[in-house]
Amino acid sequence: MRADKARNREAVLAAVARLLEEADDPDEVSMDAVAAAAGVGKGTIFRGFGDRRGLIRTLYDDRVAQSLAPTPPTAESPSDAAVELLTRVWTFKEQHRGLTLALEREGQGSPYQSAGYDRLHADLVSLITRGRGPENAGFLAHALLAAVRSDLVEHLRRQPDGDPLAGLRDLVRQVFS
Amino acid sequence: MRADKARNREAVLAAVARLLEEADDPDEVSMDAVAAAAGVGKGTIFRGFGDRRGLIRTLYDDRVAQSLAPTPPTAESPSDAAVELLTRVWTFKEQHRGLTLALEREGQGSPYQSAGYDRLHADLVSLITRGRGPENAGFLAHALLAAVRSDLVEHLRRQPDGDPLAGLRDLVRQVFS
DNA sequence: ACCATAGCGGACTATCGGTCCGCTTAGGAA
DNA sequence: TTCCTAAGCGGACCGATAGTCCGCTATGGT
Repeated sequence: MRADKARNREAVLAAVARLLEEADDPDEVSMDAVAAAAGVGKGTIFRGFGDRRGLIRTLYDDRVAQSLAPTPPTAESPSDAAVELLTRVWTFKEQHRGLTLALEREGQGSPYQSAGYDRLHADLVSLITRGRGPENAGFLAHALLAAVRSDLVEHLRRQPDGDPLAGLRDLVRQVFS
Repeated sequence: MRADKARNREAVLAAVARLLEEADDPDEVSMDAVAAAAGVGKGTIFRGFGDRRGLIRTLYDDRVAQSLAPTPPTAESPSDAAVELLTRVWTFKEQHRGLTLALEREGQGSPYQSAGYDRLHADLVSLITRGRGPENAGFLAHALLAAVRSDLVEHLRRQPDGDPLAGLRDLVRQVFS
């Protein structure tokens, strides 16, 4: 890869990350604004990332690799493992609110076709099956993941209502009981 | 109100309802398409409903008044009342998938500032408080409502995974237990 | 029958995501 | 160091969309 290409790639990712976190709403961040902030032409972005979804997914994968990759499997009960998994997702979305809001709004507005979702869902189904049996495991996994959707995280950040992580633990333990 | 205004209002509401249910994705339904289908000019729509959100909210309120208004309160336990409430919401969103998908995608993508949401949340908080106490009631109510979000309803309609209403009953009973 | 005006509607604007192609420059070869 | 080729750049451009505006129409009270 040519040096200027790599340099521009990093500049674009840094620019979009900053703009997403600064904006109230991800839709306010236009591709033109990203190009201007990165100091590159708009064509460079679309050539390097395909389209808006590709740019956001690339940044997301990047941040996931940084924050979520080191998973020391502290062996526990399925219930505790689910609590830990969902807590990790929640805090990740708190730390990357703009990015995760944008990600869940792409894919024609539904987060259910992102590659990461299927993986999380499958893991949760496995934990639920081991913890309480297979009845309704698919739906319950969806429901638990719905409780950590980024716009709910954002909503509770703006108008707090108790301790969400405590509520999340409570929810998971009830489901597994 | 002049007769032509009332006539156009009904034509627009009928057109947008039809187009939303026919479309795979609510974003495919443009305001131009609604105007053409209703046989009116685009200005007529924006004068009568303000903007896209206003049009969708008006249609939603209309349908809610038709389908959800007659609430015969079959007095039961808080848990059963919550099951009934959420089941009613689920089936409403199944019956009006295009409309509810569109509604939850307006409001800058978050359903949490719709007037109807606060009402449902308050009702659920009350039921949860009576059924299991006030701890985490706010969060748990949000989580239960997240389990009936329209894009999850739609996702499970497209790729079924067990009986969602059975799963929903299961979830609510666990939360209340 | 008349006419003031509520209401109409489509041309217009602003802005967006995405495309395209002539120009620039990186970086291996000689 | 020089040269040359193609990888890469970037901004003018396009099509679509939500929303605006204003000259015209037709409603319904007088």
